[in-house]
Amino acid sequence: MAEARLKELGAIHAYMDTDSVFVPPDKAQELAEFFQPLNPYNMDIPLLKPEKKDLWFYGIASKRYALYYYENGKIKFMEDERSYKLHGLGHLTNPFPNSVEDWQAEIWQDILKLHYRLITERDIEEKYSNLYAISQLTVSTSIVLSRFKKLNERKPWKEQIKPFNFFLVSFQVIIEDDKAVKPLAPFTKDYQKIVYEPFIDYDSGEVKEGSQYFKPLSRTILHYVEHMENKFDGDIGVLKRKHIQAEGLVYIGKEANNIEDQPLDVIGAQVFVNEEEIKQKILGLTPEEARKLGVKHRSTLKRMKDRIMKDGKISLDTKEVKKLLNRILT
DNA sequence: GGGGCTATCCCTACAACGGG
DNA sequence: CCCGTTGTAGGGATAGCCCC
Repeated sequence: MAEARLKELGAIHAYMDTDSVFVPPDKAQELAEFFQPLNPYNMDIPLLKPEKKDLWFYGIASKRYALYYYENGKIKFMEDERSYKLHGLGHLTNPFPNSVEDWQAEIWQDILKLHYRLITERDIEEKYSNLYAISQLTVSTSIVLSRFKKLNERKPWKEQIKPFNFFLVSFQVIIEDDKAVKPLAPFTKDYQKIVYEPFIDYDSGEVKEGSQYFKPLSRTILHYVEHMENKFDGDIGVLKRKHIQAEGLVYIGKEANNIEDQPLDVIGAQVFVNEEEIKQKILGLTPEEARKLGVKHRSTLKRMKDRIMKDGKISLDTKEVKKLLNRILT
């Protein structure tokens, strides 16, 4: 609504969140008034109110932006509130231990300096190439724990990596034997130190060593700056909304698949299937209906029903059951 | 620890039969 | 004729075992 209203007023917004929108200062009051009739209280409490003033906005992509002051070639951030987001880099550990307190501000400073050509990509290279992108994770599942089997071997219990311990990972840069080498290391407060010590390869479990296996922070930062927005069309300037065309439906119920693996495996879209409802639907099918859905033989349906009745479970992985799944639920 | 073999289980296809 | 039931055969997946 705010977006549409701004359009009517002949303006555009820079970005928005669930409860805020960044608009040209001279349109702020007018927009706030537009929403005021929606006030549910019996007192006149403003729903929206102008907050930050006369700031610059620099946006790379969704959730990657900074609000800042720019005066006389100097970049400054607000003092009381953090107005920059390192979304997508927030998982990184502080690359400057004991020296730079607010390292995220430091990186944003450099990103903006690069924009104003106060520094060059080469300067970024120099400043960050001997620092590495390192994340801190937790041994949250048995699968993660098993990665450390080799490292734990023959070590006293005290020195082993145990469930719910932290550990450190870097990002793959080198491919060996068709597999990307992903360094894993035990936790230490001096994060950058792991670069110069032996580590375990995430996939092979082999112990390796060498800084060439670690992703330099300079690369991460330059890559970060070039990250394209993918929810909007366009490259630079005011981007256009994309249109969505639904090509299909996926049934979402209340029961999740592979709950135990989810902390590790959240790359694909998560599909939830309500097993109980599927069972009920299959039990309610007549052979005639099942045949239309692709199950040729009555006996096949009968067997499915028998298994549901007898064992109370159903295997969602079989060919015939899948046929039914695809069609019953959409 | 990996590869190959085998027993076993699960699933589906097909046939036959009986009841409504 | 439709539907449910039962028996049999065979394919595919998997676990367990052996060997190297």
